[in-house]
Amino acid sequence: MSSMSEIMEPVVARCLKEAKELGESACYNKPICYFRSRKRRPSSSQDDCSKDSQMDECSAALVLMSLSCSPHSPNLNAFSYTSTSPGSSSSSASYRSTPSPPPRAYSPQSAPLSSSSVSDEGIVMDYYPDDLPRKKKSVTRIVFQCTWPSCLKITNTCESIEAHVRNEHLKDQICGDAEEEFYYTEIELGYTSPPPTLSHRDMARPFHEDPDYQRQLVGTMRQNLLMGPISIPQSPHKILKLSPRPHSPKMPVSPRRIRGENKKCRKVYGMEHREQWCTQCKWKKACSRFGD
DNA sequence: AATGCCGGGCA
DNA sequence: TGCCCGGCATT
Ligand SMILES: [Zn+2]
Repeated sequence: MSSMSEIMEPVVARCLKEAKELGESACYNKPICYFRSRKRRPSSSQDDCSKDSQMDECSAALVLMSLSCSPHSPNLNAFSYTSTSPGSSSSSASYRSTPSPPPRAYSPQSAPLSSSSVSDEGIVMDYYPDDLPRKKKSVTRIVFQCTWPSCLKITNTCESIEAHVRNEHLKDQICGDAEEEFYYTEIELGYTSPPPTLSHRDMARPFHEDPDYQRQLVGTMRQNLLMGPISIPQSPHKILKLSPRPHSPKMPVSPRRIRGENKKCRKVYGMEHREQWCTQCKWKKACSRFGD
């Protein structure tokens, strides 16, 4: 009987801690009791998605416009505007006056619509009121594609693509400015789930194999199921990124691991479902489940 | 403010 | 070795 308290104590302690971290007093017993989620879970996976698609609408409109103008434009990614970070960090934007010109990928002419006119704090352009919160049948899916010369990476969230650009391309670049925004572009697919037609260039990847796609799936699943062993519909082989690793043999000692480009357990499952985190995450170590 | 995780402590 | 957390870097 006394052992009981011994067991409970740490649990309670953790709950209190969690409550602190959560900034509110939820979960006062075991984490599993989780009906009071109510307003928790502000953002994750699906939310991200909606968030993204929210600010995508303007760009989507642009894409549509440009598309309708030239019915047979091979590459949709003719523009790339800078989207401020989603959510609240509004004023930040302060994008550097002149980002070092994109790695001469595409001709600077077809490049972004002169940033001077719009982008600034722009993005305030009104879009067509055609997708009112009522019918979501033709929900256009937006993906983010890397515009680095020979990289065709596509992800579902802008955070992902930014991380990708940052880690893969801007890795050993001196500029500490957040220029990731200039190396990717949003493209809009006209369908809901399957990745329909893009010129095959764009579809360099089966999409289902896109780690981010999967990740999103996982996130969504947990949102829906909210429980159970997440069975990731993973493709047979693991997706390794064989990076050329143009790094001279000079790794100091602990460059503090570049932030992976995907959400880890904590964010995916949320504080409320800590039990589902991988052990490493529970221990505040490097995630082993969504490792990069 | 939230996340991710290293370094270090404790049993 | 498993577990936990302070604190810092990064987002
Ligand atoms: Zn993890």
